[in-house]
Amino acid sequence: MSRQTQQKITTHQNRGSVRVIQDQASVPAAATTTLSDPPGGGLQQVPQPQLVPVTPAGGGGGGKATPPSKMKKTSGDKDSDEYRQRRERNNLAVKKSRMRSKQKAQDTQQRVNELKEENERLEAKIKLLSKELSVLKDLFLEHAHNLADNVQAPGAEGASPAHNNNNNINNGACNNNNGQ
Amino acid sequence: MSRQTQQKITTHQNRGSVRVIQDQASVPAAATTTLSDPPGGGLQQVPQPQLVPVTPAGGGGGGKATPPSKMKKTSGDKDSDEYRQRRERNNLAVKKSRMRSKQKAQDTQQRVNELKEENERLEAKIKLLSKELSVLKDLFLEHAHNLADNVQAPGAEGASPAHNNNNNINNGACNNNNGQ
DNA sequence: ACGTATTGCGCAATTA
DNA sequence: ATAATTGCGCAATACG
Repeated sequence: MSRQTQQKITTHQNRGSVRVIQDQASVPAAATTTLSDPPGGGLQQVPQPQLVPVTPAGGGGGGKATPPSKMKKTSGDKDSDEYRQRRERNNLAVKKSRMRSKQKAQDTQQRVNELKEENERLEAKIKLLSKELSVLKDLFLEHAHNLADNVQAPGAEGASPAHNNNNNINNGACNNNNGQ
Repeated sequence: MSRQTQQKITTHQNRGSVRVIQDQASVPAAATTTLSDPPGGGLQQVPQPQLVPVTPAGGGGGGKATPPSKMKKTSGDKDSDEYRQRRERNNLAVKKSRMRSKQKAQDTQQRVNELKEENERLEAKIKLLSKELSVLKDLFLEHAHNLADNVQAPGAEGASPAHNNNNNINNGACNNNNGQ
C-alpha cells in the first residue's frame, strides 16, 4: 500500500490568517533539473511556481490529451477559494481516516484480549475433559481387573466389583458452562 | 498518555522565513528493519550532504549557559541555529515514535492471527476429547447393564453394591460444548 | 477529469 | 533541557 518516500524539506507555509508569500530561496540549482517529482520520492514543496518553468504549452502541444496547465486563478492558488476549500475537505478526510485507523487499532487490541480470554477458557475445558477421560479410563482398567479376578478366582464371590465404588466420575466438574 | 485538550484553533502561523534545508542524512543506516518503502526501483533520493553546521558556540563546551535573558538569540528564534537543531531532533523523534507505533499495531494484528489459530486448535482438541469421552461413557453404560443383568439373573449374591455404581455417568449430557 | 482515502512529513504543544 | 507523544495541516498518492 502506498509506498513512497518523500523527502523532506522544511518548508511550511502558513495558513490561517496571514499568508505570507515568500519567495523561495530557490532550490539549489542542481536539483532543478533532475529533481522534479519523481514518483518515488520527490521533493515536494515548491511553494510557488512563479516563473512557471514547467508547464509546457498549455495547449499548444499538439494533440496531446491532457495538457495540464492551468493553475491560476489569481496569483497564487493558495489564495484561491477553491484551494482553501479543497484543503479543508482533505483535512477533514485526514482526520476521519486517522480516527478510523486509531479505532481499528484499538479494536484489534481488544480482540487480542478477547481471544486470550477465550483461549484460557478453552484450555481449562481441555484440562477438565482430559481429567475426566483419565478417570474413566482408570475405572475401565479397574473393571477389567476385577473381571479378570472374577474369572480367575470365582471363589471370591461377586463382591469385588464394588471395589471402585467411588463412582461419580465427574463430581461436580461437569457443569462447566461457558459464559459468553 | 492521552491528555487531550487540544486547542483546535488553527492559529498556526508561520514566520516568513522559509528555509529549504534538508535534513535527513541521518538515515537509519542499516534500516533494514521494517521501514522503508518497498520501492521497486530503489532509486531513492539523493542524500544530500549538507547541514550540520552545528557547534553552537558554546564557548568552550563545558558548562553551557543558556542565559536567562530573553529568548531571542539572534534574529528570530526561527532562524536560530538552535531552533533548527531542535526541530530536527524532534522530527527524528517523531519519526521514530511513529515507526514504533506502526510496528506495534502490526504486531498486535499478528497476535490476533496467532491466537485465532491456537483457538481453532484448542477447539478441535476439545471436540476430540469430547468424542472420546462420549464413547467411553457409552461403554460404561453398557457394562453397567451387563452387570445388572448378571446380578439379577444369577441369584442375588452380594453383588448389589455395584448397582448404584454406574449411576450418573452423565450420559452424553456433559459434553456441553459452547457454541461460539 | 474529480473526489475521497491514505500516508509520510514537519510543526508545535504536551507529557514524561 | 531532552526525548516521546499527539493533534494538526500540507501535499503526494492511491483508489474509485
